[in-house]
Amino acid sequence: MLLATWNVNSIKARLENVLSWLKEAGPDVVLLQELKCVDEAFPREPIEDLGYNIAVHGQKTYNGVAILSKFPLEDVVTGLPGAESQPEDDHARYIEAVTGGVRVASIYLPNGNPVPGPKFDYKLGWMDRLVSHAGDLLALEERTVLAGDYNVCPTDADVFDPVRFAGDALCQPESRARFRQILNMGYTEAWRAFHPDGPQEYSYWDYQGGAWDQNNGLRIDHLLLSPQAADCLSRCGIDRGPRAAPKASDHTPVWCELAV
DNA sequence: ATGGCGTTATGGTAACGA
Repeated sequence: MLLATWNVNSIKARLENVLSWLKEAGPDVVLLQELKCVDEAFPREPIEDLGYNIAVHGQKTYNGVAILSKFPLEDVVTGLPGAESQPEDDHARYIEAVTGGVRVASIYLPNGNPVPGPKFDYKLGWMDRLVSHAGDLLALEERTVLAGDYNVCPTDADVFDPVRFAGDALCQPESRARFRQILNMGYTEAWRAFHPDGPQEYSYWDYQGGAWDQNNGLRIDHLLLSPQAADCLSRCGIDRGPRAAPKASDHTPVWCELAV
């Protein structure tokens, strides 16, 4: 099973880019973030025509997540569990389903800037809920992949200029500690598992300041695997191709292969 | 330090992103 995550920065603006990458890379399961459209506006037909089933959790203007799969989608959950601890959260940032023998979640974690402030507090509260839910899922002892735009650079090795980003929400100790909590309970971060000591590789490059041309990037899109999923992990990579295309998203797909 | 982009919702600017 080839499984990918991609923050597309508007599915409507990016439809041609997404369709051409689906045809070229042929992933079985794709976790999308930042759809920026309501469920009814999601361009289902052209994607279904490529053989995908679709589950969408959309929202007007901002956020929005989806799961595409060549396998049937079952047990779809929209919204991150634990909302009672964060009743102000009305963002579409989480969708989960079981497909092809794997439980998958598409995650669009809050950015959290500026620090400090209510947006950073929201990020940390949301991460606390994610940690809790990741623990609940771990107890199921299933193959589980929690993937998406985590808006966290796990270490300074994931930042082109750590000094410049020292005050950014993506690099705060509190953000990194919560990300590590998920790893410490037993999840494997797929890309880092294959590259424990580098090289530096990124999944996001700002539109501004020639960031792509200068490779001024961040690695913030991650695939976190339960032990049962990690047992099957055979390959992982970052596909820079889509970032170089015309009208590109500022993120590029990160993928892994599970031998299931 | 902040925005130099880009998208959306708009009908000239503003919010938001990371």
